[in-house]
Amino acid sequence: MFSSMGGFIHRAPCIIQKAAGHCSVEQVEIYSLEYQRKSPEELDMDKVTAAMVLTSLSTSPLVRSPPIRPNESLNGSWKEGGFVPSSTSSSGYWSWNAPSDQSNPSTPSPPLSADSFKAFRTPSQPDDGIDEAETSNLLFDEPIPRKRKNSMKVMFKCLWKNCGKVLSTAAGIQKHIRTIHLGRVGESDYSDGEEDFYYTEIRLNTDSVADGLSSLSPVSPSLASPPSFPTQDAIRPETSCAKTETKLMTPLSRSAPTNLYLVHTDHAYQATPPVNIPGSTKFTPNGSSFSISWQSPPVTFTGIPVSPTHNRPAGSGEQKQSHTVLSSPPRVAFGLRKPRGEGKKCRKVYGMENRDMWCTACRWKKACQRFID
DNA sequence: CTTGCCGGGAG
DNA sequence: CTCCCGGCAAG
Repeated sequence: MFSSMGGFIHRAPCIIQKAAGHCSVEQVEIYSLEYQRKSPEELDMDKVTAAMVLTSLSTSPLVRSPPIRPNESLNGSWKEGGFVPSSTSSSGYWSWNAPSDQSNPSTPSPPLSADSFKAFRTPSQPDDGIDEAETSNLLFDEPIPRKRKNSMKVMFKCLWKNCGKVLSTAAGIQKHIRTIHLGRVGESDYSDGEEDFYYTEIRLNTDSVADGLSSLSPVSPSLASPPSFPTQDAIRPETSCAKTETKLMTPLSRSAPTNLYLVHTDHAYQATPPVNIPGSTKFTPNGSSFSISWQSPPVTFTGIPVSPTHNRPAGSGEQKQSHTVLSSPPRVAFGLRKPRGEGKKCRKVYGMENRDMWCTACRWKKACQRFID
């Protein structure tokens, strides 16, 4: 299985680079993730499907997703198989695995919608259990149609700069891109999937791609105790891309909503590794550390490829790093919460009806200042 | 259930 | 900063 995938997996980082500026890293990652699951026969179809979804997403206006702006979403941090919504739906709990090349996730990306996530499955492919589907539904808090009917006409538009050619078939547009833009005349049948990123799907009917995004909701990178996260340096695109299905559950996994840590920054951010949870065990079950980082200039995401570069200048993009995010998990668990006071409190003394006689702290539901223990 | 109060939002 | 409140945890 993996041997047949190997080729793609190894190429994945290249594609990511090539598609930079056009397609978000995580999309590509997911894209590649999906590859691992498919049998070789399905790959071609899925490749096209996935690419269409990716491009659709990238060109669509972002319909409501206030909490996370494109460049706020977790960017470029998951590697194939890393993005695993667990079945503990209530917690919005994610597992990750080794990100690949984090050094330059310079592309802002639209948040992943549940729809898009699901879209990577072939429509005919039955959900292998409610887990994932239900999870994403719950996670994204929106009733998501299980399937999208395709009664509409679909065209494919080349996104190459100054091109804009529109064809009616994906194969056609791929061939167009391959031959015209990628200059692969001789190897016309060979496709590594790169061209998929340079065209977009156009629906000529009511149902627009926007509806796919309409379900965009706080896909909060709810870092509910992310199990492991290789350091930026620790992960080189080495060969061990495999075995990613390990759902790492830390002892910290809890399902309380207080465990949703929304990473929220305006710019680049970097969450640095030694995430020490006060009063709890280290965060890194397998020894690796946790780190997210990205830097992304405020690029408007138009979906127009900014003249795809095949060789990304190494180390391009200054490593902006602002504040360390990753809020710490609840410390309550270990008695850091002040033990409740024993003495009488304003509330008790004066009662609810005399609330105005309470000390301000009590009125504000803070620790009483009048009857301190 | 009630109570104390933390964490965080609004202004 | 003040003021308020949701919600958690202890009792």
